[in-house]
This record gives sequence, C-alpha cells and structure tokens, in this order.
Amino acid sequence: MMPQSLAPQLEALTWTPVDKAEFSKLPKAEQLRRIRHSSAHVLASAIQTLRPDVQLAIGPATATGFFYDMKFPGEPLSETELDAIEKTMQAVAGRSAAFEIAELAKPEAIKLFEALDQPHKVEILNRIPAETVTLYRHQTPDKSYFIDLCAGPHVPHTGLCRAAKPLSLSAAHWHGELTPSLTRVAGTAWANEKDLAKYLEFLSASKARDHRTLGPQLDLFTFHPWAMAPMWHPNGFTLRQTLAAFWREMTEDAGYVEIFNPLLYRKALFETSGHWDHFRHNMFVFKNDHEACEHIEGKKEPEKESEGEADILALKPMNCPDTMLYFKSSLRSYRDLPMRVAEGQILHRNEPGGSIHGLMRTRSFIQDDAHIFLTGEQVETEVKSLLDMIDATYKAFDLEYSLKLSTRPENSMGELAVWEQAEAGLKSALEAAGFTPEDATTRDAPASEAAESVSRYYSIDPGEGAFYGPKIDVFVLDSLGRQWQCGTVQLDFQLPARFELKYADADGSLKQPIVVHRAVFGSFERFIGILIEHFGGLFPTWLAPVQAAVLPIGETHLEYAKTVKATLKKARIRTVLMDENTINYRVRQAETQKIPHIIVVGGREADEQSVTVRKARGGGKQQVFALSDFLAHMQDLVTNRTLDVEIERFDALFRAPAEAVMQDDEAY
RNA sequence: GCCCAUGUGGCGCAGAGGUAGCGCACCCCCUUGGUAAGGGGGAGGCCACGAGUUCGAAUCUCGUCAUGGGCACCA
Repeated sequence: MMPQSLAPQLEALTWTPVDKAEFSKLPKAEQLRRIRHSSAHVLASAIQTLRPDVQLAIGPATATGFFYDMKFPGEPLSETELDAIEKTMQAVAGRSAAFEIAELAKPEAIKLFEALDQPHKVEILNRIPAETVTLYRHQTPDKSYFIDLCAGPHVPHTGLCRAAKPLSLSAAHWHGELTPSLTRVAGTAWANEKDLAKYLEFLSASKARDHRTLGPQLDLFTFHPWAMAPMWHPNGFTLRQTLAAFWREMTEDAGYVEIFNPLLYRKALFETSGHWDHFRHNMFVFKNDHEACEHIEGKKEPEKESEGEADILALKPMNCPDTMLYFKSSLRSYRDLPMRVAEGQILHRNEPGGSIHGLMRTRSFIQDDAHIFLTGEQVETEVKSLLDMIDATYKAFDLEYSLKLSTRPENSMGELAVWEQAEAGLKSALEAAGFTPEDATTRDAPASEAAESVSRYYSIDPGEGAFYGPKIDVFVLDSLGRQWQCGTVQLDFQLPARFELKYADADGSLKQPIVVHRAVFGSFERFIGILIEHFGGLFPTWLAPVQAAVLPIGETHLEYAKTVKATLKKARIRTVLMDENTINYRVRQAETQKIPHIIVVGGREADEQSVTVRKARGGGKQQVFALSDFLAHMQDLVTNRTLDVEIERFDALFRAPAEAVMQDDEAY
C-alpha cells in the first residue's frame, strides 16, 4: 500500500506521539469527539488494508460516530464487506498503536499525496491556505503505517477506538459535484463497549417506534406502490382530523380566515409567482388533453408545437400563488392589515425518488399553511407572535424543537438591500421572542448549564433561505435522531411585487404589502410522523383515534357494556366495544392497539353503574370510577388536550442531530 | 436523481436450480366471570414485475418498479 520509495522521506519526518496525559485531562465530550474522529482513521486504515486502491477524501466525527468518504476506482465497495472491515478495525484497535503527528511543508505534502495516489487529499491541500500541514499516522497489524493528512486532534492510541463499528454505506458527493463519486462508510463509536452496546440497542428499539412500523400496525395508514403518497385509514384520518381541528381553533383564535382553492391551475399562475422558473421540474405538469388516452394507446400522434400555452396545467405545489389571487380579488385597505389567510389544501410535489421517506417526505401532503399580508412596521410584532404560537403549540405536545434562521441563497430573487432588511426584521423578532443567536460559547457550554435554556437559542444557516426571502424554520428530531423541518416562518417581498399586490393606505396612496408564509406543524404528514414516534404510538387521549375500549367480562355483562359505550359515544368519546374471545385476549388486543383507556365491566360494575379502567402502558394499574365521573374525566382530558402520557425520554446523547461535528476543513 | 442493499400469503420471517414453509392476523365451530395470547378445523402465495440462461428458474444474469440506509434536492 505504501510505495517503498517513500519510506525514507516519511521516516525523515519527526513523528511525535499524541500526549496521553493531556488527553486524559480533556472533558469527556471532547475525548469522545476525538475517539470518533480517530475511529474514522481506524476505519480508513482497515479499508486500505482490504482494498489497497482506495482513495480517501474526508473522515469527520459525527454526533454518534464517524464517517469516511472514499473512492474505489475499481470494484465498488459492497455492504457484504462491512463484516470484514469491522474485524480488521478490531485488529487495528487491538494493537493499541500510537497516533503520531508530523509537520510537513505544504508543497512536500502535495508531492507525497500525489505519490500515494490520493487525489482528493491533494485537492484539499491546494485549498488549505497554511504553509505547513500536519500528518497523522498509526501502525496497522501488517506493521505498515496508515498515513493521513489531518488537522487532528486524535486520541493517543488506536486501542481507544475499540468500541467502534461500521454500520452503513452510501454515496456521497465530493464538493458540490453533481454526480456522486464517493462512497461514504459511516459508523458509530463510543468511549467503551458498554456504551456501544447501549447505542446498538437504542437503534433496534427505535425501529419499534419508527412511524413506518407503527403506522400500519396501529392501522393509521399504509403505502401502496401505485399510490404516490400514504393512504390514510380510518384511524389515521381521525388523527389527522383531530389535529386539523386543533389547527383551526388556533388560527381562528389568532384572527385568521380560511379559504378553499382548487388544486389545478394554468401555468401562468406559476410563471407569475416565479415557481415555474425555479421548480417546474418538481411539479406535476401536464397538458389539458382530452385525447391523452389515445396518445398513450398509440392511436393518435401527439401534436407537435400546436399546443396553446393556456393548456399547460400544473397541480399546485404550494398555497402561496393562489392566496395572492385571493388578496387581489378585491381592493384592500390598510385597515385590513395584517390580513391572515389560512389554506390547508392538498399539495403535490414531484420529489426525487430517493428523498421520499415514510410520512416525513411525501409527494402529496397538506400544510397547516397560512399567509399574512402586512406592512413593514407590522413584521416584527407579527413574527414574534408567530414564534409564540409555535412555542405554545410544540409545548402542547411536549416536543423539543430548535430554530434556524436561513439567510439569502445563491439563486435569490430581488434586491440585496431588501434581503438585508428582511433578515434584520426576523432577527429582531427572534430576539423579541426571547431567542438569541447560538454561538460557539453557548454550543459548547456544559449540558447541565445549557439544558434549561437550550430552546432559547437559534442557529443561523447561511444561504439556506428560500429564493424569495429569508426564513425561520422549526426542526424536530425523529426517533433515530434525524432532523426534520416542521414549522416555518418566511418573509416574502417578491410575491407581492410579482402579483402587483396593493392596498390603500390611510392617505389614500396605494402601497405594496409584505407577505409572511407560515406553518406551525409544517405538513400534517410529517408532523404526525414525528408525533407517532414521539408518543411511541400511545397518543394522549385527545389525539388517540380510539379513546376507549369497553370489555365485558362475560356474555351476561354485554348489555351493561353497551350502555357504557353508548354513554361515551354520545359525548363523542371515540369508543369501541370488544366482546369476542376471552377477557385476557381482549385486554391484550386493546393493549397492543394502544387504546389509552381499557374499560372492563362485569357484575360489580353493572350493579354500581361504575367502570374499572386500565390505563394503557400503566403496567396493568386499574382504577374504578362511577360511570358519570369517568365520562366527565374523559371530557376533561379531551377539551383541555391534556398530555396524559408518559413520554419516554431517550438519552440526550442519542438524540443529538446526526450532523458532522467537525467542519470539512478541520477534518481533513 | 445517485451509491449500496433488500423484495417469499395482509404483517413479521425461514428456505432454496427440480415447481414452497412457520408465527400472527383472517374464516368456521366450540369457548367467553376479573385484566397481555382458551381449543379445534379451514382458506390464502404463478416467491415484486419483465426479459434472458437452463431440460427445468421463486432460486442464476440483465432490466424495471418499490422499499431501506445515506448523499444530493427540499418553494
């Protein structure tokens, strides 16, 4: 693997072992970060042993482990090789070989990595401004050295990387190239085998709360290869409707009106909005053609260039453009502003195949969408109250979230000055709502200090804004620690201009309003996916598709069971009667269906007009209520939207976002 | 869209170049008395789809579609 001719040159360098004493004094989190980054080196060395032709790119630490991007010029790497890689990694770790550093002038380093046939390393070197660079090496079981261009820092020896395991393999893009050229081998690494075992156990436990597992199991929805989106079953639809009612209540209380527009539009609408230029390839576009079937059947030749422009139709991918049409439908006054218009219609986006993911990303979905038309002076107050609404909503589900401010992207529309003004507006609204920008000091603060106020920070994502304006996004983690954007608040100066929106101001002059796009849940689909995992399928009573099950002990109690069910049903408590098979069997059925209240009635209950209630996930705990008291209790849970569930908290370690902790350039 | 992997009755899985098995669910009968599976019987699959190799393919090869893990994208 190492050309013999290079050996003298490398030996001539001064190799210094990583300081053990210094490492042992580091905080645990920093040690772990080094373990993970060093594990990437151990991985790379193992792969280089097995596949000497591998060309390495970057190998940073992540929130739960590490990855290394690499290229295989010959045969691609297969998942079946991961076992062999793991064994070799263990052999490398088993040697407890020292990590050693050497400094080298950049031109020398370039020559070295050219000789080693490592073109990506050469490319990285050419981007580094520094005069000298550092190399790290460790010995592999075959007594040769694995040498990597790397800023470090590392652990003292490979033995500290024994609780590491390669997990997956995927494609990765090298610095913005369109075609992926690299293979990413990702793995997990921990301070010790016990933590590793705990994490692996967490991964398999997460599978059980994955919404894609729980959804069909609880009869909420299923997927079908012919359907372009999830198919909602009665239980799932009930859940959606319950959530939608919550949304309507919220928006009505906050002074919104709701409109209802068609799904299908002539393309002129999207040309006006600008979406046609930016997103038409992700829209479902077709020709209004009564003879389409004949064309498909080959009975008719498609017409060439004769089609009228008006015949090109598209399914709407967002609610903004048609909401603009609503605003324009009559002359508006400054007295109407802020004008808050909600619309929860089905949206269709032709998302790339590989991005579709359960409920989290679908080709058809509904947003709890609304647009607010307002003046510049109203922006800060309105955005602040939106942030308050978001906070209240997420608290209602006991969901942890993080906020991200996304600024002007490369493909932005409009003037720079307007963008800057908009970004400043969002920042001051964030601050008015009590959020401060996250910087290095807050992020690295010990967890105990940061815990109380962690959601009071927001991060900044430069260049990630929409093409028409900056935005604040709300992110929530799924059961596997992946981040998903849910709520959003977006400023837009472009649509009002493109649609020539006007309102009459107090002095009678016509002025242009600003538009705020906002969603609190984001999409119902995604939010429900998050909720399923958050509650592990056992929803709080108010949300549960089936809120109570009535189980008569024996046949003689069926009449009373029916009375109980009728009483609850009459009060719109979603209740089912389960009267087939043994009582044990039915209790088990109700438990596995995660029905929050399992009501068992026998002779005693019938005599006393009472119910014995077993609370799901309560370990079989029972409570006896008078029927009327239980009804009042249920009504109370529903009207107050009480969070009557225990939410399982996973170790914060495992819930951390699966993002690279190190930046590319630190990690070379 | 990209790379790798996977696709076997509704679901979860086993098997494997000579034409398929288990558990749950489903249907029928009996059973139903106090909190997580009562008993017996039955039905259900051209092994994702299309082509190729072969005397013979569910099994091997190629393609398509779908799913999974990431990447890229995300109005």
